[in-house]
Amino acid sequence: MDLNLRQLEVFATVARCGSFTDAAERLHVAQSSLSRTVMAMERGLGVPLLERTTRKVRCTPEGAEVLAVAERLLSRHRAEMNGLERYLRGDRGTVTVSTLPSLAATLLPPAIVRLREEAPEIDVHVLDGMAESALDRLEAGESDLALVAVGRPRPGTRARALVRDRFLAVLPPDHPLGEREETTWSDLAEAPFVVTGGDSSVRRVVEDALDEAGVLEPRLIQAGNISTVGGLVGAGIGVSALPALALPLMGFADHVRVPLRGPATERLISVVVPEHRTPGPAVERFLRVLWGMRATDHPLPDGAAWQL
Amino acid sequence: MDLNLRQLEVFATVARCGSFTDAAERLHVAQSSLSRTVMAMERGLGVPLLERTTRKVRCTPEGAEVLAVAERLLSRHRAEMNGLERYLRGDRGTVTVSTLPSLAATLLPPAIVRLREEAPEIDVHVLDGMAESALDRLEAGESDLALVAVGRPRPGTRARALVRDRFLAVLPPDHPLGEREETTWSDLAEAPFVVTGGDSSVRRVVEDALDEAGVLEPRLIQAGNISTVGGLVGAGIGVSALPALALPLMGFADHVRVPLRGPATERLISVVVPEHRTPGPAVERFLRVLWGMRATDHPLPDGAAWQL
DNA sequence: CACACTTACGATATTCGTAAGGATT
DNA sequence: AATCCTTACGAATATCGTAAGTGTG
Repeated sequence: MDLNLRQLEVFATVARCGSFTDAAERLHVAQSSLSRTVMAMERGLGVPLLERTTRKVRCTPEGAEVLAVAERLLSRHRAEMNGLERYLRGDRGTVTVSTLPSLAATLLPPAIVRLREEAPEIDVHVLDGMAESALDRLEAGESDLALVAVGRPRPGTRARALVRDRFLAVLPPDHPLGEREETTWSDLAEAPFVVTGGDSSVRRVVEDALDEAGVLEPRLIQAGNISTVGGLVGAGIGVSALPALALPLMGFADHVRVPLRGPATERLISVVVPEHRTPGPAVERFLRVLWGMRATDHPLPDGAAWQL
Repeated sequence: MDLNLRQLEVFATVARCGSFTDAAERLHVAQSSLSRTVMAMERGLGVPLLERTTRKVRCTPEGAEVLAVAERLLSRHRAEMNGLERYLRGDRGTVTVSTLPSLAATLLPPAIVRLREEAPEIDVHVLDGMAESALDRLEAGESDLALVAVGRPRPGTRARALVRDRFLAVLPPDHPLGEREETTWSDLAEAPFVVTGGDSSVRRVVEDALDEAGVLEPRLIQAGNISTVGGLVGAGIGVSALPALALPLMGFADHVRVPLRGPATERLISVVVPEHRTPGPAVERFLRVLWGMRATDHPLPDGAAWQL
C-alpha cells in the first residue's frame, strides 16, 4: 500500500479542518468523495486514521503520523513544483559560459549584472581557463555557450556576432606615432612588437595582420599575458596592438593608444552555441540579455562597439 | 500544471532507462502508456522533456531538471512510506511513560531493554518528575501510559496490575529485629521511623499501615529522598520500611532487610492507560512487552515479584 | 429535525492494453 | 526487416457528483 498525492492532500485537508464538510469546500469537491478517499486509505493501511465523533473528526495516533508524513511530502512537492515552474520560466537555473580572460573581464560583467537584475536566481558560471579553448569546452558539453572571437563557426555550432572590437596601437608615452590620429599595421612594423604568447586569438590576428602588411620578419617580443605587454610597452621596449576589450587587462602602465586603420584591424566577438542542443530556459534568457545589449549604450572600452 | 507521482515515476524511469521500451518492462506496463504519459507532461509543461533520437531517448535541459525533481520527490516519498509502514507495524515511534522515580530506576529499565531488542527504532521518553503526579500527566495527555502504584483506577483510565511489590523493614546493622525472619508494622513502631517527605505513594502506605497497626503517634523522621533514608538508617538514627522496588535507590548504606508481614505490606504496581484513547502502535508494542514480562524470571530486587 | 458522515449509483476522466502506423538503421 | 516510438480504439479503473441512508444531539 502506498499513498498517492491526492490521498495525502485529501487526508491532510480533512485532518486539519477537523471536518469532511469543510475540507470538501476547501477542495471544491463533494464530501462523499473525501469520505471514500479516506476510507480507502484506512482500508489500505488496515488502521483507522480518524476518530469520527458526531460533531467533528480527530486523528488517531496513526492518523497523526500519516498527517505528519502528508504535510512533509506535500510541502516538499509544492516547493519542488514551484522551483520547477521558475526554472521553466527561465527565472532560475545555471548558465555556464566558456570564454577568454579578456572577455570575461570586460564584456561579461555588465551582461551578468543585467541578468541578475531581472533573474537573481540564475547562477552564472564562467570558465575562462587558457588551457582548453572555450570552443572545445562548448563542444565537450562543459559550457552552455561560448563567448569568443571567431571568424567562421565550427561545424556543429552556431555563432552570432555580438560586438565589433577594434584594435588600437599601444605605444610608449613618447613614441612619435603617438601624435597621429590613426595608424596602420605597417607603421608598427618598424619597432619591436610585443605580443602575448601561446595561441591566443589576439596573437593570431596580429601575426596575420603583420604578414599581410608585408612585414616579413617582424621583431617579436613574447609576453606571458596582457598586463606584461603593458609593462614592456610602458618601459619603451616596444610597441603593441590590442583589441579595445583587452585593454582593461593591461594594468596601469603608462602608454598612448592610437586607433588602427586598414585591413584586419578588428575582431568580431561572437556568441557560440551548439547547433542541435536546445538551450535550457536560463541559458536562453542569458542569450536574450546578451543579445539585447547590442543596442545598448552600455559602456565599453574605447573603440569596442556593440553595434555591428 | 503540476505533476503527480505516477507521472514523475514514469518520467524518471524512462529518462534513466533511456528507452520507453525498457522502462515499460521495468514498470510492467505497455510502452504506449509511457509514451502518452510523457507526452501529456510535455504538453502540460509546454516544453519537450526528451530528445527522441531513433535509437534512444535523452533528456533536454528541461527534462534533466524534471528528472532531478522527480528523483528527489520519489526518493523522499519512498522513504516516508517506508517510515510510515514501520510506524504502523509498531517498529518505530515514540512512547512516553510517566512514572515514579523508584519505578523508573528499577522496573522500567529491563522493559526498555527488551523493547529495544525487538524494536530499536522506538524511542522511550520517561517522565519521572515528582512535581506532578504521573497520573495527572497521563490525563493531561503528556504521557501515553503511567506506571504507578494505585489502588483503584481513576475514572477515564484503565489500570492493570503488573507487579506485586512487598515492603521490607530497613534496619540498622545491629538492630535486634534484624535477627528475625519477618516482622510487622507494630514491631517498627517502637523505634523512630524514617519516612520520605512530601506525598509519595510509599509515604502514604507507611502512614496508613502504622495507623492501622495502632501506632497513634509514631515518631517520624523526614527524609528528602530514599537515599537519605538509607543514610539515616545506616547511622542508626531510626528504622524504615520500603517496597522492594524502591530499595535499589537507597544507595550503599549499611543496613539489614527483613520482610514485613501482615496487612498493608505490599503495593501493586499498575500500568495505567487512558480508557478511550487508542494507543499508537509503538505504545501498544511497549504495553505488550511490559505485560509479557509478568511471566518472566527477569531479575527484580528482593521480594518484588512479576507474578500476581 | 439538523447536522455530519456513509453508501449507492450513474457519469466522467484517466490510465491501460492491443494493434496498427511511421521513422530510422 | 528490425527496432523503437507514436497513434488509434476499446476496456478497465479511478474519481467525482447527486442523492438517499444512518446515527447522534
